[in-house]
Amino acid sequence: MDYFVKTIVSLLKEKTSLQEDELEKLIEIPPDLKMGDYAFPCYSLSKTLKKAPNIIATELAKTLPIISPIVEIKAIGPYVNFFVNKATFSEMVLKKVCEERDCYGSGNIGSGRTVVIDYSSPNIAKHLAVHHLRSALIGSAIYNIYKTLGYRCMGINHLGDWGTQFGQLIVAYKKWGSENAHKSYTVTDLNNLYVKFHQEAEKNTALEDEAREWFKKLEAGDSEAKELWQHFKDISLKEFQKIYDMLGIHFDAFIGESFYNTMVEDTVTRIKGKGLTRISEQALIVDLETYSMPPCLLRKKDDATLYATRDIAAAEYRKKTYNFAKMIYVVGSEQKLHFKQVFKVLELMGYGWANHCVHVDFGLMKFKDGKMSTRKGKVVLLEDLLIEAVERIRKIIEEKNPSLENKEAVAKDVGIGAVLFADLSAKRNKDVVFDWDEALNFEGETGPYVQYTHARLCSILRKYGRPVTADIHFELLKEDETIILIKNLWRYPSVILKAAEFYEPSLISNYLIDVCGNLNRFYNAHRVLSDDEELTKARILLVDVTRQVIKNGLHILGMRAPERM
RNA sequence: GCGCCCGUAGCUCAGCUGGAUAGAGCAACGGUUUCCUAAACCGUAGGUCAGACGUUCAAAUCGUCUCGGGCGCACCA
Repeated sequence: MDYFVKTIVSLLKEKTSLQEDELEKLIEIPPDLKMGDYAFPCYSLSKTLKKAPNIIATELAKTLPIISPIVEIKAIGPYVNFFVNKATFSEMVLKKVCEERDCYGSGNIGSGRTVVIDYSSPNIAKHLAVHHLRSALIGSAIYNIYKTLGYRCMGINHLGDWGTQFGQLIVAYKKWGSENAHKSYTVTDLNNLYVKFHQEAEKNTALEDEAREWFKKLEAGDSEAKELWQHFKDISLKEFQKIYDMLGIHFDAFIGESFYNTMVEDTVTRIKGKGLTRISEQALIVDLETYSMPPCLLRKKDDATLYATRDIAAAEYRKKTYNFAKMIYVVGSEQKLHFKQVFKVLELMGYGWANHCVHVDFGLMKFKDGKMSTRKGKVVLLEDLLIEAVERIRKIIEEKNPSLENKEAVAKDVGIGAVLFADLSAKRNKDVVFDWDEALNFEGETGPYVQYTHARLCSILRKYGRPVTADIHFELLKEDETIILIKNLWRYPSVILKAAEFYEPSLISNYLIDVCGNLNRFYNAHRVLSDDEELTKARILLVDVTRQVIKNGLHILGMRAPERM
């Protein structure tokens, strides 16, 4: 618990009938600095005491003793407001950040516990498009958040690398692709083959049979089929990796659906063994009507297994392999029902850990006039968006800071960061309508704003050119703009915790915008470097500490923090 | 039809485990640079928090219903 809150709670405990934990929950931060640093609302006491909250507040304010670090207690309406010693407060905050540096905001609540996070998980032989961005970025940010809190994280890319479409691709490749055997194939080529297959299949239905035939061969382990499939997979992974590298996204394992192929039989047997299944319309299902859900299909009438079956097998495998304390699926909200069903089946199988599985869903990305669709080719390729973002930033650098060194690297950090920050800014719940201008708007509450603020702070520190010390006169940090900033820096660790609790990276992006606003207001109102040596030392410490918090926040979102831009 | 999500300023969104006067950014208009990066900052204007009823000392926040938009609901993933 916060040292200041702790003191206030201990005071209140003496004069009220409430318990420590109740009091702690009630303590608030007043909306205005002038009202005080902490506040205790008296509404809940008015019931038991049968007095108006205003009167209780007045009485409490009179009777509570003033002990350090509290300097004043004042009733305002129904609130008892506490003022703490600003110098003590600043000293505590700034020294803490100064000591912890890159670790400020970290914790150990997760030590010894593993979290499995399933994110990105694209389909092989198709391009990564902008609507694939969200899963990757949200998942990656959650990975960083949990890691910061001391969890061991396993980031898994659950590739869509199995299914009849690979039979189709093999047929297309053999018919129209293999003559260029020496050509190095790209995902675009594979996509074209896939499209061509569908065009031709309309005229010639025999192609579909051929494709099914090849998929069967693939399932049976036919060496030619397997070799081609592996080839397609390699091509795709190479291209995916290029984009993951651009975005700075890391996975601990690429384990596609095909991997669980051999385990699915045992999984189905186990589910059957628990007496959970029955045959309905020739399909093998788990009836979930008691839980007001449609049935979970395990096997189609042609005996093939489904997505859900493989997900159940994968969950069993992951539990066995990683013994996770929590497993997080970062998948779009259109699959909510699917995961509810899968988790329910796991629960019915008797797995206590079923409720350690969470589906972190997010809103869809679509165009103004409708959905994005790989099948119809109605997509914006992720790579194009990233390249365009970097290109535009390059122009802005040319205009605003033409003498900058490393222009190329900075343009990359800022351009890609902008796309990333934009996607992580809104609560993940919300649908996103894709618009080029909006995606590439760099003004206001954006990634570049945060990075620019960081770069300015670095610039001041460079100009100062001496080591920063925490041995300063903390009472010099006294203006409103300064205090508001320091208060916000103090909040950072609790923001990380909340972001973890709600699986919500946007809490961090919003927090950074807030801190940067505080900083820029401070920056515009007060000079850091001046003839007053003591004041300069004090403000430079604040600058350095703010720089540190912004950097930590950017890193957790997966962004770079350039020192010049 | 049933289920889930969303609806806050012209636009994009914070605020939602109830609490002090509903906040930002963009767009509009006006201002700030002999001074640490003006990718910044300040000011003006802009609101029936979709609507109704209810719970409560107190509702943008909780509940019920209505309207509007999105998604899902058996052999795709």
